Amino acid sequence: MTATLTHTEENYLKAIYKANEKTKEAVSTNMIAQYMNTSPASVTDMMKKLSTKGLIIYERYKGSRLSSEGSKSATSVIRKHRLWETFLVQKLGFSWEKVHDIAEELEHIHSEELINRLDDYLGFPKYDPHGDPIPSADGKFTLREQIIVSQLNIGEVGVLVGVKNHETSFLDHLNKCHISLGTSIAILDKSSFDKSLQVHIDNDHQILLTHEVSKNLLVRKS
Amino acid sequence: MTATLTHTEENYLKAIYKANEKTKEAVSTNMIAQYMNTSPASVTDMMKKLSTKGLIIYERYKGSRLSSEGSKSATSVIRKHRLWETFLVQKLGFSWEKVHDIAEELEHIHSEELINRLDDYLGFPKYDPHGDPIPSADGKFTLREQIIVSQLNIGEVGVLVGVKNHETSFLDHLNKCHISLGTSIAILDKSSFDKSLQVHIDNDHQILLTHEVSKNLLVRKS
DNA sequence: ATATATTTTTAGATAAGTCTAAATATTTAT
DNA sequence: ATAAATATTTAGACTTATCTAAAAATATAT
Ligand SMILES: [Mn+2]
Ligand SMILES: [Mn+2]
Ligand SMILES: [Mn+2]
Ligand SMILES: [Mn+2]
Repeated sequence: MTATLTHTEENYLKAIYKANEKTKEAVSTNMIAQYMNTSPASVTDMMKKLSTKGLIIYERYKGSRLSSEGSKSATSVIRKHRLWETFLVQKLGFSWEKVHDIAEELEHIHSEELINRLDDYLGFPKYDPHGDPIPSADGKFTLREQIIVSQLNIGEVGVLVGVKNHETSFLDHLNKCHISLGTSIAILDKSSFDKSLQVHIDNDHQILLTHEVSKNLLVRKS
Repeated sequence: MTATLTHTEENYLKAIYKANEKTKEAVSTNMIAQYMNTSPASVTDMMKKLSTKGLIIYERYKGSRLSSEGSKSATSVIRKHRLWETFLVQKLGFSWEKVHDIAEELEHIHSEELINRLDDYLGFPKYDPHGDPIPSADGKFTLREQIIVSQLNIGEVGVLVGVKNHETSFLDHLNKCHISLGTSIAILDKSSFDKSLQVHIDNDHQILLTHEVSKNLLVRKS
């Protein structure tokens, strides 16, 4: 059991896991194709393969769900991804916008002993540099109270605990705004027209957050 | 230029590099097949491909040599392998017999920034956990005076600085003999019949080293 | 120098992962 | 309830890396 999977199989399982986090239902072929940046035809091929291997439950025209075996594999890949990102930032001094792409490669290194030693070396971190929870060796996530920053009311203050987008361009934009994990964001005004937010950053400077930006900011109300 | 190579291409280049270290001549198809654990037919296919890409100089029936471009790539992979091994031992506490296989995967992570930061993090080590020299970012190796332990005469003493075999089984054997890098080995007797060596380890205990073992031990005369 | 042995290449297949275009099923809108 | 739109699957092809078996070239030994 737990035969070694290819990078590609692992990436598909991760895609199904992430897509399912949102929809909570069986994930459509098209949605997986979008996540994987491939054609729907390729997805169908792979769904048959993963289904045969017992990693997903797949029904023609009905979509796919992870089996418990598949879920375990997906969680393990996510654990590796997030631990490596944490290593890159905390030990090697990378900035948070640089680490995702490298971790996309590192997450496929198979040794479990390696990742468990890394976890130990990092002090068993609960969250990665983007605020995403890191599953423990037995697959448990540490959840946390968090809301999208736009759910705060005028006058309320939140502390940034996570971002929902890992793209370099997005994180670079936050860097320019002097926003990082731990930054306090106070709501000064909310536009009902374009959903933009006027905010006070770290009691230091005022800026306007477009909806495009604010919908990716997760805060803890403070 | 320096297009990204596949894991397989990198492994072939490394094999040619290592084979050439011994023979110093163009490397035969069969020799590469042995190193790579594949069929000679597969090697021929790959030689054509690497030749087309300008990474090797290949002549039908005459063997292959690395081009300067190919040599650069091979050296870069070796650098990654040895730095990762050093990380695994020095930071994560792995024993030297466990790290080779994991490094075989890690050596294919492509980011140059990653490996240069890792090098810095490790303090720019010159040798890996098996005593092999680690090429610097510009591809230079730090060489050292070393001989095979059997070249010592009776009464002479050497300090182990490297091993020529990275297999877990071999290193495990050394562990059992309490031999590791830095261990002193004094020659008590040499058998001309089976080339075995009677030695004194760390002025502590006496053992017999078979030729199979001693031919893989590199020492600095002391 | 000729036969034999060895090495290397070619030919033809296979498996994984991908694609486009065509066929089919499902969903949505009238 | 039908037609139109959308989603999904199938068919057929391509690429990479591998294999075995057969053919060709080179090296070795008599
Ligand atoms: Mn990431
Ligand atoms: Mn992350
Ligand atoms: Mn090694
Ligand atoms: Mn080594």
